[in-house]
Amino acid sequence: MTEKTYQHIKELLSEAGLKATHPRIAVLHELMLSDEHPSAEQLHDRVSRQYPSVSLGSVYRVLEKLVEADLVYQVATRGGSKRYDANLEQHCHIYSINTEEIQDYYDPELNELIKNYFHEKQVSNFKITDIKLQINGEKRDPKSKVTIV
Amino acid sequence: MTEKTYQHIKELLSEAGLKATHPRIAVLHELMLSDEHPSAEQLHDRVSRQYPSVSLGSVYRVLEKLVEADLVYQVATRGGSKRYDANLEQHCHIYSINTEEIQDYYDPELNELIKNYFHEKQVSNFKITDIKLQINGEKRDPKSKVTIV
DNA sequence: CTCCTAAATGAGAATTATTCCTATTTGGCT
DNA sequence: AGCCAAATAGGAATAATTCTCATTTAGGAG
Repeated sequence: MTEKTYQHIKELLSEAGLKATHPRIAVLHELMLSDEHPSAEQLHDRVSRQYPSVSLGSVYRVLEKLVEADLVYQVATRGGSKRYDANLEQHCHIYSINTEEIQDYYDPELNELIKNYFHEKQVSNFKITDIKLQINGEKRDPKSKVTIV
Repeated sequence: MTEKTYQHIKELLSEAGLKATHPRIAVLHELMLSDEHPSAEQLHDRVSRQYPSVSLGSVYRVLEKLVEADLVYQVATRGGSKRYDANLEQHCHIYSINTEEIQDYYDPELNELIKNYFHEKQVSNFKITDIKLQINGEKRDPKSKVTIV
């Protein structure tokens, strides 16, 4: 991790009122590097390479805090383990049931469409944090990416 | 359960190529009665009242089979336990993070909008089974329903 | 209607995912 | 440099789900 990245992550944590500890910096960094929405265990594996002393329990606790602080998004899945996403831009998920992969799908036009649609709506007794479109299905060739054009 | 309902559920199972066993009939029936997207354990509690011999393990197995046969939908959640839905009509979910409640939201206009949008799109290497919009947030008064108009 | 067999079940052990506990350590402030 | 509330490591405990295997059952064949 470059000095610049390191400082940036420290700032993100401080701004959120969280102590910039090694486990937190390392977990957030790994999550920012990844686009595959890893689980706590996967993150622990990766973090352990650089910081072998970080425990799995801490990774769980760190993730909980990061989600609470809105620095990290917790992805909705159909079971298995919890999955996380450090990309907070509005985007969709392509959820491949057979491979458990969750691929991002960016579509500004679609975002606009949904945003406008709900702009007209009155939602009572509920504070919307986000609206997420999930495209569910099965990946045909597990080795290749899914593309939408 | 009326005789008619019973026969109907038996037919659904047969048509899907599944033996119409008591655990299966009971679980599917309970799920059809419910609109709160229960977990396996909740379903087991309910089924147990009528059929005390049905084991929790069987409820898990039955649900797996029903999902496989597309008689039941498995809802995406942010952890906790797996949740199920016997309503296969296209609809959205309002997911209340604080109460773990998942409320249905029917909106034919929105369904059309999304359907049309993706009709134009080319999706490669993927077989879409469904596209689900999830409205995430926090319920203000946990005792009342959320409404969207 | 009874028999047969593959499939499904019940009961409980085993596994996986996550949270909790407590003594120790550490980041951020003075 | 020293303090202290907050965070951590390590491991125990709990929750959710799957697995194992002996027994039962649904539904087709005779």
